[in-house]
Amino acid sequence: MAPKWRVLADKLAEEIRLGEQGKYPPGAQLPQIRELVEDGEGSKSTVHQAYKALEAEGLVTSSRGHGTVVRQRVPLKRLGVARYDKAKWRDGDEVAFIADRVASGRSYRRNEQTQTVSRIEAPPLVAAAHGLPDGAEVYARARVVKEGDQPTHTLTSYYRPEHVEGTRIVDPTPGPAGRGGGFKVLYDAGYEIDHMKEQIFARPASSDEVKLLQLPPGEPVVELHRTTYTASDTVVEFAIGVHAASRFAWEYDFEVPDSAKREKGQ
Amino acid sequence: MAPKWRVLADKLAEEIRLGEQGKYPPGAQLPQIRELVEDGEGSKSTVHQAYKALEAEGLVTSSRGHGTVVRQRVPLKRLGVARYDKAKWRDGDEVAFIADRVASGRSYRRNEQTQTVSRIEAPPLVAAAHGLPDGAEVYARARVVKEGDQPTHTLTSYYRPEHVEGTRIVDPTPGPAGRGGGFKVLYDAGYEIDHMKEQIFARPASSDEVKLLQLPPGEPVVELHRTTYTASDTVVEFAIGVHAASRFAWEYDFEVPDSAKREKGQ
DNA sequence: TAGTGGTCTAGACCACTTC
DNA sequence: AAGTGGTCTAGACCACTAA
Repeated sequence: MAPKWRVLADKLAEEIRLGEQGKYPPGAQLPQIRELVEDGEGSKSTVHQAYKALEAEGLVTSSRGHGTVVRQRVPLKRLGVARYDKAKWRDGDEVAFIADRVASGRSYRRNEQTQTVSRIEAPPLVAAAHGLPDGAEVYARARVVKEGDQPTHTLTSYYRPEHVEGTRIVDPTPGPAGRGGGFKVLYDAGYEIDHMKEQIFARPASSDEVKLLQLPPGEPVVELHRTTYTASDTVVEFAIGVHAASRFAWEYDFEVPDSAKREKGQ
Repeated sequence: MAPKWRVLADKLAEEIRLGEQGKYPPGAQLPQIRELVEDGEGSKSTVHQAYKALEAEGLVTSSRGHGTVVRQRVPLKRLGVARYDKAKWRDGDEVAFIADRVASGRSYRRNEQTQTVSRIEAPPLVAAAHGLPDGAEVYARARVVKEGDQPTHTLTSYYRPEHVEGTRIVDPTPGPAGRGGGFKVLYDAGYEIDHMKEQIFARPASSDEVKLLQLPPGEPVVELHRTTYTASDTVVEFAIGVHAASRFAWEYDFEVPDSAKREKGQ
């Protein structure tokens, strides 16, 4: 026998998932807690627990004074490898992430990215990615990227000092590292990026991340580890991104490998 | 002022995150709820709420009779595109996912995959991927993949009837579609797969998925949409996977695109 | 049988929003 | 001031595990 709050939550969830045809389309208000208490669905705590479950499943958001409302399904922003197109940042002056936003028809505003740069001892993961010994120092360039007032993700890039010392990439001025962004700076310094590895996984958000990214309770995050190489396989950037899961999808095209044929790498 | 349960949860979370050096290394038991009640951390419900928060953040698991225990961090299984290597399923008789498991040193057992095949009206997403009109019929081949007793993910493949009618891929016998798996069957039928598109995003698990995949409360899922093409860009398979987030990471290597040079596609 | 977490109640009170 | 969800308490009772 499922608990009472589960039964109630499932009943409401089913109606919510019907969408526009259902009793609770996106934007609709769920009954107030005290209402369902009077309907005999249980005590206030029990109904509250059901509402918390729906919130954790990403179906509703609750707020004091407003009530409990069915969440709108916003389309996921698709991130393809085209966002790294050299033509954008090498020949023009666009930063990769901004070019991406322009392409998707959203308005561009300045200061949607805050940045702090510091020289630190490399965390183990970072040292490993760069092939550095434990305790080596790196530059960390941490950004919080916002869309309007809403933070969407953090992105922290780690560089080896000998690659970036003296460039404007380590100038702690806010903003997207000047014209062209970080890849342009590396390019001008003689390190042209050539290929990348991206690793992706999801996990629950920590309470710090819930605060920083203003996540709805229960929303997971996607962590992205990006390693960027020159043509000679030198790692010039290792970056860690933490993304609000409900806002992004990643897209990759590739050929089916065939190790019997030794024509191409992969 | 943060609520009392948040303060308590953060205090415990901090000690858990210290890992082996902390008060609660992986596998350790947290104090019992009634103990913390006596220590003045609040009423039973309050302490319970803090424990639920830690569970939702993926730090602990609670069970009746056992207590509340710090979760072990299992290494993520890395999924690279090499798992689709033609040599494995075309020349040998391995199924992609099994070859992958052998490579990572885990034992292979039969019947780790249950399968149901049915002919259904294509859901909108599936119809779109195959370029079919609304209401067209497709074969759906749904599997639940387990590792030992633990389900790890579901994978549902959708095929166009004219591609698979009469093949053993639509034979509703349990097991991985016979020697070589689904791609081998398509290959034998004259549809050699050539390239793929994968789309990935994360979301909270539904209550059905929590049951089916035996997920710890609060654990998100990663949804994978895979479209498989022949060399002539015919879609021969569209598949949707739902994965327990804590078990997998995806890995992609690619070249930085350059739309100024028109040498290669991507 | 004893010990664990989980559910549920009834009610007081708090925090935030709207009027 | 009125109305919303959120927190907290005290206590009863349930469900599962282990000895």
